[in-house]
Amino acid sequence: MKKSVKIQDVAKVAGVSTATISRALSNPSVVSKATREAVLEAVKVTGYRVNRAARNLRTQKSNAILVLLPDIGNPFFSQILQGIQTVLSPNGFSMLIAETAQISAAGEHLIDYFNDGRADGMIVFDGGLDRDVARDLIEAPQRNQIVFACEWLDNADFPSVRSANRRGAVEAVMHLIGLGHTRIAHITGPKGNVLTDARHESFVKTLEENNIPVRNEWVLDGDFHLNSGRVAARKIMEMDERPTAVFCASDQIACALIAEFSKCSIKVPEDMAVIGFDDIELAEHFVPSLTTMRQDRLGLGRQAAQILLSRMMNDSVISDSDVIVMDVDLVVRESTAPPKNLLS
Amino acid sequence: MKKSVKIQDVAKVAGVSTATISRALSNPSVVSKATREAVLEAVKVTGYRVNRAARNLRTQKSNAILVLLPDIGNPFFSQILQGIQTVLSPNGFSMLIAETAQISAAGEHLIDYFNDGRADGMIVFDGGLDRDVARDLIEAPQRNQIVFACEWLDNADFPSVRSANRRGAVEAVMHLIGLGHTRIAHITGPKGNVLTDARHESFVKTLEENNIPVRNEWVLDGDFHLNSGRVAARKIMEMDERPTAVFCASDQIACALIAEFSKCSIKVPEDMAVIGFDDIELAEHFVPSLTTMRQDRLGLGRQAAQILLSRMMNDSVISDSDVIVMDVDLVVRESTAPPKNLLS
DNA sequence: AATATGTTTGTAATCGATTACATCGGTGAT
DNA sequence: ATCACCGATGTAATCGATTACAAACATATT
Repeated sequence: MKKSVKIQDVAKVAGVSTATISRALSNPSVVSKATREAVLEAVKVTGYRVNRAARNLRTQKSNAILVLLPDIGNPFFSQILQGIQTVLSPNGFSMLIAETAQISAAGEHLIDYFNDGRADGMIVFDGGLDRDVARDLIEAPQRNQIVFACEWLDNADFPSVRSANRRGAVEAVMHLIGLGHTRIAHITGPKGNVLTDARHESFVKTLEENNIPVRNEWVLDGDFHLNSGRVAARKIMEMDERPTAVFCASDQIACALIAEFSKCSIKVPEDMAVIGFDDIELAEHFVPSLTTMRQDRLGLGRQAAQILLSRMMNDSVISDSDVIVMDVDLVVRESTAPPKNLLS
Repeated sequence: MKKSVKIQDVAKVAGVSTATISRALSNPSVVSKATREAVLEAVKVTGYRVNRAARNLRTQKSNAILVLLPDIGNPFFSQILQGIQTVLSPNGFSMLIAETAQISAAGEHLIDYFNDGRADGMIVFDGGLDRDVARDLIEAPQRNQIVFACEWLDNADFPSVRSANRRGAVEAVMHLIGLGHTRIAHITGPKGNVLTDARHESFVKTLEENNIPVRNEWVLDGDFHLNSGRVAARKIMEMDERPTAVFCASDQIACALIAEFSKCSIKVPEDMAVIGFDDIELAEHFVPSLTTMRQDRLGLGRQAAQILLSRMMNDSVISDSDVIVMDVDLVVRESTAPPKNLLS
């Protein structure tokens, strides 16, 4: 039940002052070789570890990064978090996770995390922040210790990392068109979401550019989640005139859509081509395996963390805000094929 | 660019001492109604928020819980994290996330998080901790601020929350036997994992109890992940004598297994019944939808957090360690059916 | 009236590091 | 010999809260 070792104890053992201990550990070059070694020895003997709470208070830093998610339960974020972690951990930062809704429910303000001393950086995955929460961030002195990822704020120029949503959507639709489809439906993400808009707009634009009329009844509301795919599938099956291909705003939607179709023996891809977005791990192992636009989630998380850290290092530079757009790749698998009429 | 408000400033505004401010906020009952209101007013006027770093140092608490995962990237944990969060957040705790491998890679010790002042509680999802890491925990003075979840340490009696793995495995196998299967294979989890052992042993036991010989070549190594399901499927397809049913240690294994089977037109469930474990969200939307053992991941996370918090409250009570075993439910869907020979 | 008791508040120590400033010895220039 | 300068180290202030202890006052008890 030995009580914890403090810097005082180490100082006593090494026969120097606490200041020297601190310097030897955090800024080794300023102490002489002899004392440095003596200190390191004393640290080893005593088993000393710096108390972060004390350091945090004195240095006004926490060495923690807050990751703000719209929905912790969404497995889409798992790999992204992993990417973030692989960058933060070697740099000595801890990862704090919170959910937008929980924070406001607890009566907290996002920006408190900074003033609090709980976090000294933030990666935000929620582009749908309340107007005043967003304003708080924009006006915060810690403005350049914030990075947006996946989603972004439309009216603010925070640095951000995102996938090439527009290009991805164009490619996805072009893939369907290239196969010969002209009757193409789209299941969107949740209303008001920046990703939803980007993908939807690109869908419309691409059809128009290819002189394919956009039929509004073939644009169905979704929310990225499984169930919205099932619902959409039912609506499509009730239609008198059905599309021959569907571009889904997420793989989850696509999977549920296919599952529901297959219950009513609408075969994918023969009767209906389906393309998703994300390339979740399961996409490759779905039946049929899913054609989709791959987002590099691990890389995206890594990038976000890296930008954040580098911005935090040279904090003088309120540089021109970087927007990194990550490539997305079309992964062609079994769920897409030419429409039937072309095959005959 | 106003600098942050300190307790001193509030004291000045309210016309009382800092001690009174502190008391009015953290222990309102000891100050008079009049001053309490004055303080609250002053807090509102100044926009004061306590500085956590300072509080943490003084109180030797962090109000943060470390969640230790074996693999952040595994989507299996998403909902569990959400469950944890829904309990922690309303109780004023932050959630810190780390990965076992990262911590040792960074040269840190798990137990430092306590001594550091970084966390004052821990939920550990890794039952495969290194021998000395485990010993550190067992011998730690913070012994009763640790809860294990999902997995557990075999040789220590930490409180823990887990699913009924043995009962679940028995039920799963019984379901197959009940359908008439006697040629049953098992794809295991990773070697040395407590869950792997629990499920495997129950598999063997259940077969024996039903006088079905256990064939070792039908027990295939997996690791809970998708790819191991694919690999297992290939091995099974190469067999001269194939099983008619497979019990998979995870839904991911089951999905990949089915996908690979279907490529070689082995039909599930007609040619091969497959049952998984977990009931991941996609299980219901797989083709065919997956029969599986449901684990209540949200509830499991919630329980773990709740036990931890209640233990941390009355820290005097180094109570008899609770082991909470959460029910698992058989969810029968399309991927299981009687073997062919019985149908004829 | 004197004393005990309880309530409310203030003063100052405290948590454990970091770091501004002071000190000291040594080196080289004048 | 004197001075300036530099590197290494020590002393003590500091970060911003919480809280032990003391003080002041009110109320109840004898």
